[in-house]
Amino acid sequence: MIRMIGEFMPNRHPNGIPAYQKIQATIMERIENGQLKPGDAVDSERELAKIHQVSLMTARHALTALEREGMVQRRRGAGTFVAPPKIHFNKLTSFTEQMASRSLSACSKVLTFEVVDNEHEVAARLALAANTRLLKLERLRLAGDEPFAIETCYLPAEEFAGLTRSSLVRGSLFSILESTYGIQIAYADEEMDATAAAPATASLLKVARDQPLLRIRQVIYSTKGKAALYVLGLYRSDRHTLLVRRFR
Amino acid sequence: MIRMIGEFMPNRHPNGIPAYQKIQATIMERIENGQLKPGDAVDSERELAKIHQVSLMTARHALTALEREGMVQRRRGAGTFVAPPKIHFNKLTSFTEQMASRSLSACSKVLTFEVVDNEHEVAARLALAANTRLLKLERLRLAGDEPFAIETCYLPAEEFAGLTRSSLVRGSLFSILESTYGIQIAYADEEMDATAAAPATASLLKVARDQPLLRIRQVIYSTKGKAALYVLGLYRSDRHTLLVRRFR
DNA sequence: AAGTGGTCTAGACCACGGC
DNA sequence: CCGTGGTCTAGACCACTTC
Repeated sequence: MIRMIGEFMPNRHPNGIPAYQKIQATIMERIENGQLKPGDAVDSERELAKIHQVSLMTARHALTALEREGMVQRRRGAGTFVAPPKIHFNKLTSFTEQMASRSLSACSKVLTFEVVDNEHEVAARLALAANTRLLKLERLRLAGDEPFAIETCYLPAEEFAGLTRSSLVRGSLFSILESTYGIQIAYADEEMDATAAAPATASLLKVARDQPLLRIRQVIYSTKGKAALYVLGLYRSDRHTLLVRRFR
Repeated sequence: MIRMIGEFMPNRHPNGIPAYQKIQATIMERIENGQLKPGDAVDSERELAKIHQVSLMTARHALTALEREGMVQRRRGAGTFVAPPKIHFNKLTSFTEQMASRSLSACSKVLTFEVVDNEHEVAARLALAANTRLLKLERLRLAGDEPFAIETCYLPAEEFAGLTRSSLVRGSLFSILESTYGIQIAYADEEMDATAAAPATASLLKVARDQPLLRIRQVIYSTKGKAALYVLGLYRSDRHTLLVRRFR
């Protein structure tokens, strides 16, 4: 074929945003500002190709990528339609974020803030040497003055030197990790079961002794694939249910 | 362009398996039988195109699809490599399958097998009219003679007429749904919390009264997006923890 | 420099859905 | 029937990694 690129093609964007991403963006925008509602038909491949002056394959790429992201559904012979709003199942959110999404005021009381070196099991879960010094951070979580959960976090003490007790009362631990320490959280492996409230726990959570609590043990990983922290959570079962979607 | 298709192209398979899926299959095969191990390089796009006599875009389609399925990882400039074996987190498995994977003998005792029409909440969860007749199936789950869980399933009675009590003692409900009723299960939305064992429950599970149990309520959906059944499970917390991976 | 994946073209035919 | 998405071609250039 004759070389013809770069001489008169107005639609090339080397070093720029790929065309298919621009197309995605225009569709996303119309979904987000309400011009397109769930169930509405999106421009077809052929329409998009004409509008954006790209080939069919490029328009197609935009739509298949949007489908993979769950924004639209494609039906052969029918068209491409805006998908129902994503329910954020299996989304790892911090306590602060969860409360915010329910428009409740989140607040925390720091119960423990100390360095320990004898939590061998936790160290093992974080893939660290058994006697690694760990910052142990125990917090009572409150939603609108009502105790809700006790969360105990363990972080490698050395890595997070400079973390102060006071910064944790209001700020989300996740946001501190991300902003101050440049750690992007990727996912958490969690283990869930039920346990009875020990006397001290019961009193903090203001529930009866031996009341069933949801216990969640999390190993939280950074985007670099490194175990960043371990969290043991005890949740009042009358105030908290965990939603999960599992696939076959 | 001149019409040229169907006259001399040897590689067209109308009504057949698409070429990109055949390419996927050949790669999958080599991964599954051990010829390719995690980290090994897969044939490049250009190699695949030559080998299978397809265009680059088609070979590319095969690889991107495999990447989306998590079978391979692609690195620009470097190549395409076999991904580490998938850990099946968040996988919806039946009790029977779970036991098999731990090489324990699963067995069930049917406690209840009846049609009810006053479970309005359950009907609502299945998106059915409040007084829809539902088959209520309550089973004690045993792992090697040890009680493990109580699971109560609700299915639309009309749709599953012909389901017999005896077929459930050994057979997996999932496999019966898939083989006899042609229902492919897709995913389940689950709600988890902790609850105390009621006297009857405690006695069935052979635990102390008020012992904490993990309670899981599932709405299980078919591949057609229809709510197929509702399951209430009570699990002995000392014998069962649920593993979940959540993403940020 | 050679090879790889990422983007893109300007078309084609097929299978399916709804009118 | 017509429009839609699904598959596919035979190339192209770009950005990146590895040597």
